[in-house]
Amino acid sequence: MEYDFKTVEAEWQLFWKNNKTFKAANPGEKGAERPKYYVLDMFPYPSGAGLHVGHPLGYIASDIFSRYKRHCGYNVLHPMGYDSFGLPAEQYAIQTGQHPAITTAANINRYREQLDKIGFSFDWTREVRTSDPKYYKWTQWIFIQLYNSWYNTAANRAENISTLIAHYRKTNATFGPNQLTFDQLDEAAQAAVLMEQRLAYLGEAFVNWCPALGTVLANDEVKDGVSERGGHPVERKLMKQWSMRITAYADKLLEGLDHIDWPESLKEQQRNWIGKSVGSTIQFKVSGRNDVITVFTTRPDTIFGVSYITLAPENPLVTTLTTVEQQLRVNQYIAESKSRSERERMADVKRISGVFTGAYAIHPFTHESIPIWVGDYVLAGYGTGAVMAVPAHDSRDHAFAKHFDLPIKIVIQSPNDWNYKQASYDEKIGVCINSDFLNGIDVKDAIKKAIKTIAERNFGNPQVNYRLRDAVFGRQRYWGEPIPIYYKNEIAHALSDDALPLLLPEIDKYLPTDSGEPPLARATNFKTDDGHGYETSTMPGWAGSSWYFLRYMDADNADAFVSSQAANYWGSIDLYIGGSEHATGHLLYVRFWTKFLNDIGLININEPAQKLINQGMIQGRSNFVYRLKNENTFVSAGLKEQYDSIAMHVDVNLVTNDVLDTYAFKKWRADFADANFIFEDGKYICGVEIEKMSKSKWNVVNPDDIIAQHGADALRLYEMFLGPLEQSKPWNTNGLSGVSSFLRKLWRLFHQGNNNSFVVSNEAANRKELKTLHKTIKKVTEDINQFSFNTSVSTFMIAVNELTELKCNKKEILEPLLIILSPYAPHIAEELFKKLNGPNNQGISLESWPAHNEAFLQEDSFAYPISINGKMKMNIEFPLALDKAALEQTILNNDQIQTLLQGATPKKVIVVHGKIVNLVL
RNA sequence: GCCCGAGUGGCGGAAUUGGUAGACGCGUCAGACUCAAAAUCUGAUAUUGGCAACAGUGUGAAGGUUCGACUCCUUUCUCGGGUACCA
Repeated sequence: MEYDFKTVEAEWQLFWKNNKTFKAANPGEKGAERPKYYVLDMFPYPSGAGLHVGHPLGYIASDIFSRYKRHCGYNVLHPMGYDSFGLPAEQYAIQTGQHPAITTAANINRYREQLDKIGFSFDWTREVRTSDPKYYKWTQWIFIQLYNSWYNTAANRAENISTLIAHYRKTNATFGPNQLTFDQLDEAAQAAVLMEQRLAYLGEAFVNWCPALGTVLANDEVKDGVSERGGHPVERKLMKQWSMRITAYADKLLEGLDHIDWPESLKEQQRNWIGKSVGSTIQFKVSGRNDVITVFTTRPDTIFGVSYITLAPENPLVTTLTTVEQQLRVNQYIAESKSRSERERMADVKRISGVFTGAYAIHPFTHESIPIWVGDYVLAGYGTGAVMAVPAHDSRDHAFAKHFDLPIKIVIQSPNDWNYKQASYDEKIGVCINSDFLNGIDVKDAIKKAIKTIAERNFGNPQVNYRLRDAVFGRQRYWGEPIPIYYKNEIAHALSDDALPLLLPEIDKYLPTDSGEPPLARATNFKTDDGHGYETSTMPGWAGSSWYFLRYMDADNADAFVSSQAANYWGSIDLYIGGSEHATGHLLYVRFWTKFLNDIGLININEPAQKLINQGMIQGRSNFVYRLKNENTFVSAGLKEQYDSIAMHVDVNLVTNDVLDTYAFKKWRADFADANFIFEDGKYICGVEIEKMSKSKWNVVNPDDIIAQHGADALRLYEMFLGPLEQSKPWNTNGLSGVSSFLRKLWRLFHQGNNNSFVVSNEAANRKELKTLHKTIKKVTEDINQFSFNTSVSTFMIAVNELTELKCNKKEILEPLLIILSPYAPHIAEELFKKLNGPNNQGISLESWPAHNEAFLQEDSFAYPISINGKMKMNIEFPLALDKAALEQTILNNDQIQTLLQGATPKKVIVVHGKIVNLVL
């Protein structure tokens, strides 16, 4: 009987479902006394295209690990859900009028079907969908907590806004030009004052406005000046928008990275994104005026190298300072840089432009006069919009100074030869020179000393700047969580808890109103009972995903987003697997919300995930056919140079091992029905290219097809076998036959004799068989713990090959082998295990991971390659030596070696792993 | 420009972390079974020279450390990812 994977897989999947095998126990339930382990995948957005073979890669890895941890006796939480709010469903709705909820539900059903076939051990009782009102009620609730909080920098944590009011009263803080106390302000003014401190706030800011999508986007949703989704141009626009004060958490987000086990490259990305710079402000008085220019610098050690000051064109001081003579040129320059869009300015960074204002500043230490320039390389939005230029030690200042022939003063002695005429020396290495009180001091110490001295002499203050900006939170879209805010006399108010969820209203069209308001403004009755209008923008895609890992812990709780009991039990995610493309998006926001929820005492963890692994992307492997120009004839890849041909994508499903199924090809499209072929070696060979997997490239491989042909276990094993988990790699169905035949060989180990009936032996295993088993257990256990799932698949193959050779069908060997195989290929492992243990067996139990025994791994004897001075000479058989000294003696006493040495005494005998030996003469 | 990561057979990739490079799989070649094909099984497969035993070369390139280097150090090239007038 051959392995009938279709029946076996269906049976076991049904068994797991009916028995709720993978249900995780919450505190108080049976099983919760075991240690907990939380394995999470980044949940998918259910797109209309369904899963392709690249999507399950991370899910398979996390499933293997979850199953392994269960065998090790852990209470494993391994849930799955859907990030089901988002743009594609809305775009589809705009085109077809179909409600996004309907398409989303259909897509989810399809995803679920596909996922189920792979045999994952998800606890589906905890499924979440971000677009479900029962879920987004709590997303809205958390928003209100953020709205009602401010960041108390003194306490270094978020607190309720009431403590801010108390603080204002206690300190008699005054506001506005009339110096009114908080209680003297009217309601609107009080609201405005508080709004400036709330963690979720409505504020005016430059935002990324995408006219094509009709919405604003967060910084991480914009790449190279175009929207990440759709690639539409994005412009900077001043708008009133709901935002998240993530900048308040900049330091905590940075510091937390040191305590979590995430890929170094990803942590580095987050560090760069946060972009902390420590430095100082320095004030320069303007010669002959009362104005003061404040600059920000990270290199106060180079203060004596300042040869001019540059202001951003947008800096308001520019117009005040400019002298009458320079007025015309400066105004012209400002107008010019205004007309250049952000994108143009980014695109030609190399162009140096600027103009002298005619004014001079006074150096605080030397009292020298230094010219003040305007240049668009200085950004208005960062620091103070003004820089002190040190051309000798900053490359941009250097380029500017050379272009306009400004003086270059060297104030740091470089340890290597450096020619200031060619380049600036901006490394923070060396010793200060020509720098008064900093002379002779190492740069790193000089920075500290300069900051201190500047502060002492009141020339400026120590300051820390961040590149990180607050995250724009409102979206002018329909398919997202409504922001739970209403307006009364144009003052924003949060909804009360019992008014949640604020349901998404039904509207006639999923488009902005004619007056350009967001789609929600189309709903006629979208207001409170007493007639106050709700906020019409919705939340961004990352809102629901910023806390979903907590909801899984207590998915059905109607009274809280998560009970503290469940939150404390499950803690943080022990293993989180997902793509690195979320580095500066989801993975930053989820850390932000976690830290916030921790601050206000709702959870007791301050990082969402202890360990994170980025699975690599699976690329498509496209196949090409070559059509002769103006003919319906196709030439095989090897001969294409001899003809004038055009390459075109061909459906990879018509191709096996790069050989085209010409019959299927003719049926593929009507115009190919009478195609002719020029063969090589009687075959039509297709060209190959690695590209992104996409429908238009005809290189999408559907997991359903693989499963139908080879089974789920083969798919699981092969996805792992393809290469290291973290690495990006092309999908290539060609190699799949290898794992497929491995499964058949495994099955055959149990099914022997002429009629292929199930036969296993209860005989005791011999040493050779035990050695195979124990080395397999050892290697697979090590591999799982290091997440190198690819090599364990090889290990299984070796084991089965060896056992086949030994004709071993002994239960003593096969049973533990099935247990360690079961995380990888659960269906076949469970089926064979059950056959091994009789019809009443319930499958492989928990707490059943075998341990290897080192004693079986040792050799009786080794053939040692003996080399002399590194040159390999001969193989000599030795008995097993237990200690190094004895082995050395045995080697030296060996006759063959003595002959080889011809009486010489070696200086050194080198023994490694009791195996490799080298004699040094 | 800057910051990460990676370069190993025809291909995907191993290598106990400094110890016989190329495990395992694909592909290819040969053989067995078959009227034949598929499937399956067996063997070969880095490269050069040789009928052969064997010898030389070989982990992007060039040096270095070491008895011994894919692994460590220096220089350099190529590819992938991130990021950018952030002072």
